[in-house]
Amino acid sequence: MAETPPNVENESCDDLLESLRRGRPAAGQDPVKRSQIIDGARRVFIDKGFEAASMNDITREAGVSKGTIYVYFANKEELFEALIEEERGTIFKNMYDVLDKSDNLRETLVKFGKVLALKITSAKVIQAQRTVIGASDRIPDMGARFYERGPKRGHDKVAAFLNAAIERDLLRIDDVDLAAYQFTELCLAGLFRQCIFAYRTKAPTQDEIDRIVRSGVSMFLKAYGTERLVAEEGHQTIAVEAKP
Amino acid sequence: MAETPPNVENESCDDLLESLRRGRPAAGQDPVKRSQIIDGARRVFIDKGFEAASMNDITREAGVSKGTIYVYFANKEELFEALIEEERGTIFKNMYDVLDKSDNLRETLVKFGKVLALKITSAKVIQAQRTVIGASDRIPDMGARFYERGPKRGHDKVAAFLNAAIERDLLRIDDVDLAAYQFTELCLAGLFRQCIFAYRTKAPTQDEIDRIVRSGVSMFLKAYGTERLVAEEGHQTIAVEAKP
Amino acid sequence: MAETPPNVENESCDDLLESLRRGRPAAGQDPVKRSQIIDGARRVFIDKGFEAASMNDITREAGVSKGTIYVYFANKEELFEALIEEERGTIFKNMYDVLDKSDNLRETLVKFGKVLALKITSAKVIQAQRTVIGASDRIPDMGARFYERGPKRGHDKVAAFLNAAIERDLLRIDDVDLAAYQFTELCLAGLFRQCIFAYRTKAPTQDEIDRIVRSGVSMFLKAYGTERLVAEEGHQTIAVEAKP
Amino acid sequence: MAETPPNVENESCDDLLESLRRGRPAAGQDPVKRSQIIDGARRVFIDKGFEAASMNDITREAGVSKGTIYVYFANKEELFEALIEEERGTIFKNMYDVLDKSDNLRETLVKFGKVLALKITSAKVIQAQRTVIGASDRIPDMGARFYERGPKRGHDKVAAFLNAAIERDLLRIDDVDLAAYQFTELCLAGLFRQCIFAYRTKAPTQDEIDRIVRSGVSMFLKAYGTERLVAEEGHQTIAVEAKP
DNA sequence: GATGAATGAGGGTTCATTCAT
DNA sequence: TATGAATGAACCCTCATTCAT
Repeated sequence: MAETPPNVENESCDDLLESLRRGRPAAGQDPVKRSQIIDGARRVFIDKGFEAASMNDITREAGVSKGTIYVYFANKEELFEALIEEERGTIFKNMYDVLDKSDNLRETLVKFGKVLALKITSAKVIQAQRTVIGASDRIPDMGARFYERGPKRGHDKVAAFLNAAIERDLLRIDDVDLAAYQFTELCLAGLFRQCIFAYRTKAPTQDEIDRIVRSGVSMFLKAYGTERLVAEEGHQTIAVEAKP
Repeated sequence: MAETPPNVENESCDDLLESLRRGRPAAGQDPVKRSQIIDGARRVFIDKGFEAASMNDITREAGVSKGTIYVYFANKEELFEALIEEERGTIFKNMYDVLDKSDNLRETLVKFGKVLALKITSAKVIQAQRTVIGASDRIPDMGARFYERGPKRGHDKVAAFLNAAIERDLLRIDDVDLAAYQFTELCLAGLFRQCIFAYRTKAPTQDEIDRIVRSGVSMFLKAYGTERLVAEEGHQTIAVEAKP
Repeated sequence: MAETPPNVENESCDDLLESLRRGRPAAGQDPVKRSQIIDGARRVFIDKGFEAASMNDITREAGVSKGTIYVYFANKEELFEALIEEERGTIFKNMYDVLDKSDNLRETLVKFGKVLALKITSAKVIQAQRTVIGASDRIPDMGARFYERGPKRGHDKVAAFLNAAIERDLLRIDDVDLAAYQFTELCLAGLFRQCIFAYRTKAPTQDEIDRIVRSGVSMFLKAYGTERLVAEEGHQTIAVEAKP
Repeated sequence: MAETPPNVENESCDDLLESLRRGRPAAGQDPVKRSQIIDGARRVFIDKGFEAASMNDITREAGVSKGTIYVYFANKEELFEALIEEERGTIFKNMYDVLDKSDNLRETLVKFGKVLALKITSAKVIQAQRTVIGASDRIPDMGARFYERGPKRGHDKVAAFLNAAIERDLLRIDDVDLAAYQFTELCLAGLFRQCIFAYRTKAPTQDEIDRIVRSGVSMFLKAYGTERLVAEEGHQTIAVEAKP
């Protein structure tokens, strides 16, 4: 019945060893085959969207038989959901690492903003998001789950980061939750909607993102930065300006 | 075939009278029937998305025969495009009126921001946008056209408004285009993505929007407002605060 | 009920006068409109074949409304039959005139054979025949009726002509009916099947037909010619050869 | 897709065994199922013609599902072509064997002529030819291909046979190609057109064919036979007449 | 357990025919 | 009477799913 094994990523290694040790894995339990199927599905779904993708295409792309797919996934929708689950993981993986270094505040925000904008607007990710959005009506909760475990989690990390800065008296923010949203939006100013509606057919350039993010961070810090932040940045700036 | 008569909205009334006066309207020209079809199509497309919607569903929902639909619209795509065209018109109609009144700057921005957020995040409009986004892969340019004639046009109006404020020495902005995007995004902070991914299943409340927009406008003006704006607002604030 | 008026050609003149005298003709009785419809139908049916021709095409080509066609002809098949009836008339009209001149036998046969081959293999006529043949299964008796009133009638005329020549002691034939078929076939040697199967995409040239017909007539006369014919032709030949 | 395996007839037996030996045959490769489909298609196409035949009819008649047909044949046209290919093979198979025996010339021609007339005018073959002719407009080259690989090939064999007789000084022919056509036509005198137009609803009797063919061969030999042929036949005739 | 040939409901679209105007 | 907008059955074809092998 194509049960999705919980914690696929962590278990897959063990399962692999297991399967080598004990011989053939149980039906729908071989993580290698599961990956193989999802990889094929990824190429097809991302390329064609949910409806236009055919199980035959996926069969071909994955190099497994139709029947096997149906052992691992109950139907097209479940396969798609599993894929999205994986994609979500891949997209948002490591995206927030940069927030863990307690560097200079402005530069940390800029670095993070650039990574965020770059990822979210990359062709691959936009495609995936479009597919999820388009399928949201047909597959209840799928969009919600995607958001919850992707963007929402990122949002929480940003909020935590802001709280840390507040602790250090670098920021003064009434509504941290809102501020976190504002920061994210400023980093994507105009880009997300342009990309998702295919008004932009190409991902934005590094320069463009840099310009947008720097402007957004400036605005953000002008609004929420404390005197201490200004003072610290003043030193740095002086130092930097004093260099030559 | 199935040409969209220009100014459908304005003409439909006359045409209706006309059809009562002169008898049956020409094939594919009856605005009443056209509306009937589009209304049926709206329910089905919005509910299921482009691919999953079947012409049979639409036939049933619209209460007309299959053949009739194909007299009015050459095929499924054209019907969908016509629907989206209408939706776009409805969504963005009058949205920018508030920008024409050269009121107090802050309040104008707040008023506009609230209208914008309210519209864009309304259940109906979110549904429509989801449908467009989902169909963007299959119908090249349709998403782009939607964006261009909807959000893009709004963006241009915002930019023009900002330019006017710059003229009046109320704002000082390097990159007006970017600033316009920033303003829009701040008004929607977090809302658009939450809605479009169906993480939020209900439209935000008036209060929530008010809070978000006011915060966004504050940040925007703190970043781009001139001394003159501060001075003018100071007077007002004093006046207001002096009231009681 | 779309009754085909008998003797359309002869009556049409009277009907026309009638309609001018008495005003509008009865439903389905106006021969002008009938011709108009058939003319449109001819262009469409010959061009596309029975199945591929649409009543809309015919409507457009004929310049009359759908309803009107259905007043004159009960359905597509009847319209087609009526057209074929007319075509048959046109194709075989005057084809046999040359047999009425009691000229030199050989030359009469050659002349007739050439007219016959020319007509039967002309692109237009081949198309019509193909359409009739293709529709024969769907419309019982139509092919038979076409043959009966077309080729069969011609065959009878040829047989009559041969009988006349027998009377004049120019031919000696056991089975005149068979001889008439043989003559016809010899004139079309290879052409009919090549054309009807679209192996030949162009009608044969005059020269080709001339060669085939002369050879066929020679064979025919060698088989059925009497001594008297030989004698008479000898004189002529001598006369001709003696000329220079 | 749906490639016609070469030598279907010869291989089908092996394939059948193969499929019994090795289990299920590959998709679109099972010759039994292929035959089953073509047999159903034959009944429907021959009965209704190309256009009027529906894939549903064929599905029902063949006793296979719609999808299966489309595994074996890419579309309606390809199925039809495959059928015609088979029919052509069946019709013309062995038809020319009699020409290989260098018997008495006249009797060989008579025997062959009778086989030819019998085959070409048999109900089954006439039906098939009608179907091909009717479809010739919609499927370019199909009629041509049928003619080329059927009647044309036969024509070439006849021409070759005549050339052999010329070598043996039994015939004297200027234009062998034309003579071959003449011979064929004489054997079918009147029959082909009568049958193809459904004027004759039944195939001609053996007697009728015998009469027609003998008459045609006589005419043919009277036209093209040499003195040597006459002499040889004289002996035979004397021998025969001397019998009693 | 894995396979992929077979299924058949349902897809978008066409068009002969009807009937209100 | 003549019209042509509307109908809806039927068209060819696709593809998610099943199940015999």
